Amino acid sequence: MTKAETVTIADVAKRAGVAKSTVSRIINDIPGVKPVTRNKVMKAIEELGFKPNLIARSLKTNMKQQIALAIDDIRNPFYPELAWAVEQVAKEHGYRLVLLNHYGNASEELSILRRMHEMHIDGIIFLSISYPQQLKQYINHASVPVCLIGKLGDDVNADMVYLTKPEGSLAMEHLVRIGCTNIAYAGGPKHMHQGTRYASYEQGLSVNFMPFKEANVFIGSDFSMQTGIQAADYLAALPQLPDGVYAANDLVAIGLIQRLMEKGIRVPEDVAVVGVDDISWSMIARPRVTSVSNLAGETGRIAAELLFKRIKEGQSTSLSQVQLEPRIIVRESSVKVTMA
Amino acid sequence: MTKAETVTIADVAKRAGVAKSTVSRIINDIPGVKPVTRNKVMKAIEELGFKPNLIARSLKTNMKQQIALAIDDIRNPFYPELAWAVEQVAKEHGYRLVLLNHYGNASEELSILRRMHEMHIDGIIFLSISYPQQLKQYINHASVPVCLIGKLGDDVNADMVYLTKPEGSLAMEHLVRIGCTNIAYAGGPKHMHQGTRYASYEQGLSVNFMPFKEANVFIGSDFSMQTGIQAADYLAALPQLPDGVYAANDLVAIGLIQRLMEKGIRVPEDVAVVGVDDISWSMIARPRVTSVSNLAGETGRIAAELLFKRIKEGQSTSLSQVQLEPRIIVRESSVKVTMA
DNA sequence: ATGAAAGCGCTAACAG
DNA sequence: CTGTTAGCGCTTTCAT
Repeated sequence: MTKAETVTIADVAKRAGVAKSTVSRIINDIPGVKPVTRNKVMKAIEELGFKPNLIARSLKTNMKQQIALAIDDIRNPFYPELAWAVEQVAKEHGYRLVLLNHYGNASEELSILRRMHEMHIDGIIFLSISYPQQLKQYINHASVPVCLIGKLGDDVNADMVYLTKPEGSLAMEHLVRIGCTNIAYAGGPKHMHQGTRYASYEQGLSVNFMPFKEANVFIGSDFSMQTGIQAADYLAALPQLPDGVYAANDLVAIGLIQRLMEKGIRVPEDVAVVGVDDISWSMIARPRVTSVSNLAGETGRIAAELLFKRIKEGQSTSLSQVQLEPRIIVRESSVKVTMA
Repeated sequence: MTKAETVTIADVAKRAGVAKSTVSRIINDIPGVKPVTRNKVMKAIEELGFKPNLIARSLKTNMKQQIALAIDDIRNPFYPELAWAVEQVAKEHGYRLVLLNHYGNASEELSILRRMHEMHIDGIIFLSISYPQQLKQYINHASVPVCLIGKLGDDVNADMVYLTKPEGSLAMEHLVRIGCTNIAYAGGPKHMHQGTRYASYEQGLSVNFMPFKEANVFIGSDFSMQTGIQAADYLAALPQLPDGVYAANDLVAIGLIQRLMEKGIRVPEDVAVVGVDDISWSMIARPRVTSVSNLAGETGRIAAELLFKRIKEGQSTSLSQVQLEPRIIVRESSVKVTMA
């Protein structure tokens, strides 16, 4: 790293024998500069090794060329795909991506929203896990446009992209269709994921006139493989083993399946298992895991595009809500035959 | 998003009946301000809803409170752990993380280094895949401190963190120790990963007085599962099936194993397989994959700490090179018995 | 087509 | 302890 003696547009101007404003025009490709002056200046820029200071420019233009993506934890295998898609779109717009992990922690989530103004960003894509009370209010007071991933009512000043229906409803539907009659649930705290992962369970049962049994519900402390393992231990010890399990996500499903099999319980023969997220692991694990895809890459791409539209157009255009259709990918963990 | 009418420290100063500098002192927690004035100012800040403009501050202080992490592709399962660790350390220092994907593409890599100055960053953690010719030169001319992940000679003006020895050497060592005598290689282009992944193969053979056979080498177009699958097809068609495969990374190993088993070839009984990276998938796949860990989280944490040290101390302290000891995690893909 | 000058919002000497 | 005064490096009227 060479401590470049910060050459400014003033230095360039002097060297080229022109005014600062002329240099500015040239580095910003503003038309109406005589070729001969342009050449003089270009030469000076070259000789001095001038690099525009974008901070100074930002101060003037109030554009920061950065957006942020706030998620709970990039290590959750669902996010790299999302983050990648967002970075792609950002790059196309000449923007950079700031990555923020909030751990699904309510106070961290709000803290990000509260401190947004100090983040050098022109907009933010926000994915909430804990959906704190004050979320709407904070978003409505945000200093830059917000694009939400996930649904949050119509009285929020943010574009949104979310799924047409809870992923869980597809999972339950599938389990019923393949003939399960005693379906269990395994996941993290009920209120997480805005409560929808769990809610789909109760709803799925009632829609199909199946009785709800408290014993068939396992609630772990998070949505990790570890929770799946604990769920397997719990469910296996039940007087009556369920014949299907709706796992709140694929990590839980994978842990669950693994432990069930260690215990000699066959998947899907004895118990069919369906997860949510369709992370790549699901097709690597054995048996491959049936899962509901929430379209991570697609979601990221669309969210980023909505955000840039908003950044460009400001409040002038009305808010968008883009809905994506979740899909179930049927694999070995829920059917007897082997599938691709 | 409320279009706050940008209230500045001048507004606050006027409202509180003090000078701008006093306001500045207060928002920067500079001691030596009478409590009563502080209160007046705090009140004004509150009433006006003043938020400091960090861009303006940056222009003055030349500190941007951001670092960047440049990697090839966040979707490679090795990186989320790394990125997460880096973001943790950054957050501890009150910094944000800019994520840059360069796709292991030489020109993209150089482009990042060249355009660093416009990224609002105080430093960058750089991981090269393609190691272009001009890399050193670009790094030495960088406008902010660079911390390299991976080794790149002593004449580079950058702190570095890298492994004490190529991961591949451990992989080869292990295969030999468990009795393999006809070892194959499967990976992406030889020159990638600075050529070390492949080099370890030839070296491992020669160290153990094993003949090199061109036929035992499969070079795919990248380091994906797809390459592993192609490698399996290729190796299975060989007149003599190898009894061990050193895969350049876990994705290749997983694809390879999966396809071998589809073909009725048993792993590890017929062919033992070892991968590199120890991504979490390796313990989820069946059989679980033996892998050499390159300590992603540890690497990220240390790189970030070196970078912050450098940002704080400038050129004053000498360059550091931290070496980490890779470890092999033996799992089912290379031993007959089941292991945890 | 180019120059002069006035800031963007903040920090940091230097006075007082 | 607080106020005054210069800028940081750039963009952008407004003149010329």
